[in-house]
Amino acid sequence: MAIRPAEQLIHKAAWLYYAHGLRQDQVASQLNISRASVAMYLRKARETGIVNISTSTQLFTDDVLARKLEDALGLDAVWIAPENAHIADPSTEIAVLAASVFLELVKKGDRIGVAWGRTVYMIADIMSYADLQDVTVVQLCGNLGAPYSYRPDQCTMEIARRLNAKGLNFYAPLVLSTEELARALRAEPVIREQLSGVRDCDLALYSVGAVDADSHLVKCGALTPDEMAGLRSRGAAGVIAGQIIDAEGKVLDCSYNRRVISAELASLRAIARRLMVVQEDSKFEPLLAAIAGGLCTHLVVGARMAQRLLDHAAATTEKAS
Amino acid sequence: MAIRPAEQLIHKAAWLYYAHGLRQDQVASQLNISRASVAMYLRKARETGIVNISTSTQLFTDDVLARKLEDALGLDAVWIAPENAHIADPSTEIAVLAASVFLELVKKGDRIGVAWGRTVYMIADIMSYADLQDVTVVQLCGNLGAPYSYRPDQCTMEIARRLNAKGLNFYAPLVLSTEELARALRAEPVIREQLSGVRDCDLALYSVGAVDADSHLVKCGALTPDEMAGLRSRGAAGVIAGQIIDAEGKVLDCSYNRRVISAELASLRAIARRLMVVQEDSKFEPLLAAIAGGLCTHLVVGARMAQRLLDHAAATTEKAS
DNA sequence: CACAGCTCTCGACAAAAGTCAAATTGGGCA
DNA sequence: TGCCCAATTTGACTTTTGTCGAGAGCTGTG
Repeated sequence: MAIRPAEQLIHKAAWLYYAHGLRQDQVASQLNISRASVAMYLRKARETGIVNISTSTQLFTDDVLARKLEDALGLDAVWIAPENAHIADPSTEIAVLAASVFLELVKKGDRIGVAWGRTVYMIADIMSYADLQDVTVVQLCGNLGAPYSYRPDQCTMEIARRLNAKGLNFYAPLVLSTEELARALRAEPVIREQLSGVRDCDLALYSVGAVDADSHLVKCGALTPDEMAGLRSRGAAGVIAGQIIDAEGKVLDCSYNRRVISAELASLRAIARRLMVVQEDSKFEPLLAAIAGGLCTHLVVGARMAQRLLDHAAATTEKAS
Repeated sequence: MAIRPAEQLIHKAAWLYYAHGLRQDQVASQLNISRASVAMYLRKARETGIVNISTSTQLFTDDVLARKLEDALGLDAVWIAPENAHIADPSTEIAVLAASVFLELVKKGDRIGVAWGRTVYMIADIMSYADLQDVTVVQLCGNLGAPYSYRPDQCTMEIARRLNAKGLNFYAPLVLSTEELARALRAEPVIREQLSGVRDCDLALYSVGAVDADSHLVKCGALTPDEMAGLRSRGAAGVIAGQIIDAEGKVLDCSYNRRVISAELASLRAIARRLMVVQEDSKFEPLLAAIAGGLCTHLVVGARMAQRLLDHAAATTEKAS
C-alpha cells in the first residue's frame, strides 16, 4: 500500500477537498491517511496543476487607459499593470500579470510559439502550473550558447514543464558566421520543418528587445557593441525573436539578419493570438516598431508605458488630421 | 473611499492573494483594511467566479472502464463516478463530477443549450461560480408550469447565473393541448428564432428521462400514467428535452410529440459537444436509446451504469459477429 | 542478510484563515 | 437637520491548515 501513493491519491485528495469541499481531516479519514499527508498531497496537486487556481485579469483590462489603447492601436486586448509607489517591483507585477494572462489565453490542444529573453523567462518562472492536455510549446528561434539561464531553449522547456506540455526545441544556433551557412541550415529538413511549423501555432508569447549595448545579442556575443550601434544608425529599432526590425516593424536588411535562424515575421503574424509583454520603460521605440509591424494582438505593459503609447498615438493622429 | 468598495477591492484582494501569493494580513495592510475584510472579499471573489478553482477530472477518464466505453460506444469522452460502499451518495458524486466536467468543457464565447430535469438542476445547484465572458445559455425546450424548482427556465437561469452569462429563456409551454396550436406557435417568429438558434450552440447539457409513471412529464400533468404506459408499449424508450424517443433514438411518432415545443433532435445533433449526465441506474434503456440516436458525445455516469453499458455493448458485438 | 538510501507518513506545534457579534459608516428620508 | 436602515468593517475568538523533524517501510547492494 505504500508504494507509489502518488498520482491516484493526489487526485482523490484534491477531488474531495476542492470539488466536494471537505475539510482536510475529513479527506484524511476518507482516505485513511493522516491529515498532514493530505496537506502535502494538496500542495502537490496545486504544484502539478491537478487543481487550477486562476484569478480573472479583468481588473487590468477594465482600466479606461487599457480600453483607449486597444482602440488607438487596434489591438485585441491590452492589460495594464499599475505602477504605484507602494508596489514593490513594477516589473515583477508585469510578469505576474503576463503569466496570468498567458494562462488565460492558452487552450487545450494549442500549439504555442515562445521566444526568449529575460521577460519571457521571468514569466515562465512565475507562472503557476497547469495540466493542459495536448499542448505543444515550440521554440521560435535558434539558440544562443550563452551561460544565461534564459536561453531560447530554456524558456521553451520551462514553459512546457509548467503546462505539462510537450516542448519542441530548436537545435540550431541563433546566429551563424556566414550567410551561406545560415541559408544551408535553413534548408535542412529538420530546421525547415520547425520553422514552417511556426505558422500553425495558435498563440505566441514574446517580448521585444532593445537595440543597444545592453541587448542580449551583444551580451551573448552575437553582435559587438559597435555593430549594434551601426545597425541602430541604419534604422534598427528593435529585436523580435532574435531578428532586428526597423521602425516599421519590417526585418532590417542587413547581414546579421541574413545570418539568423528564426521564424519569419510573416509566420509570426500568421499566429492568431500574439501576446507581447514589455517590462522596461526603455523599450518604447522597440515596442512601437513591433506594434507597427503587426507583431502583437495582445499586449501587457506597465502604466507608464501605456500612457506613453497613448500620448504618442494621440500626437500621431493629431498630426495626420 | 467607501462608495462601491465592492468590485475593485475584491479584485485587488483576490489578485494580491491568489496571483501574488501574499498572506491575508499582507493583503490587508497593502489595502489598508482589516484582515477580516480581506477574508470576506476573498470569499466573495470565489463566489462570484473572480477566482476560479478547478480540479482536473482526469482521474475519472483515466479509468480503464471509461476508455473501453469510449471505444465501445464511439463517444468522445466518458467520465465514470465511483460508487464504492463508503461514498455517501453516488448520485451527488455524479452531479459534482458532471459540474466539473461541464465547467471544463465550457469556453469563452460559447453558446450553451440546456435542457431540464432533476439531474440538470442538481448540477446547476452544485456547480461553482465562474466568470465566463460572452457566454449565452439557451433553453432547449418549452416550459412546464409545475411547481417544481427544476423547471426548464429555472435550470437555464441558474446555470446562466453561475457562469455570469446571459440566459435566453423560452417563453412557450412545453406541451400544448392540440397539434394545430403547437404548429402555429412553432411558426411564431420569436419561437422559431429560439428553436433555430439551437443549431448554433457549441455545447449542450442534458440528461435523459425514463418512460414511466415517475417521469416528470407525468408528475407535471403533461401525460397521464396511462398515456405514458401506452406510449411505452408503442416503443417509447426515453425522454430528451421533453420529447419522447424510441429505442433507436428517433422521435416517436405520436400525438404527444407533435404537441411539444422543443428543439428538434437534428438540431441537438448539430451541436458539437453534447454532454449527457445520467444519475439513476434505472435509466439504462433510455440512455441506450439516447446513445443510439447519437444524442451524446460526452457522457458522465456512475460505475454500475458504465459496467452495464459495456456488458451490453460486448453482448451486442458478439451477437453480430 | 544487514545496511544505507530513498521516499512516504505521522504527530505536534505554529501559522494562517474563517467566523461572529458589535461598532461604524454612509445615504436616504421625514 | 437629524434619525434610521442597511451594508460594511473590525477585533477577538475558534477552527483549519501548513510545516518540520522523527520514524517507518521498501529497495537495491555489498
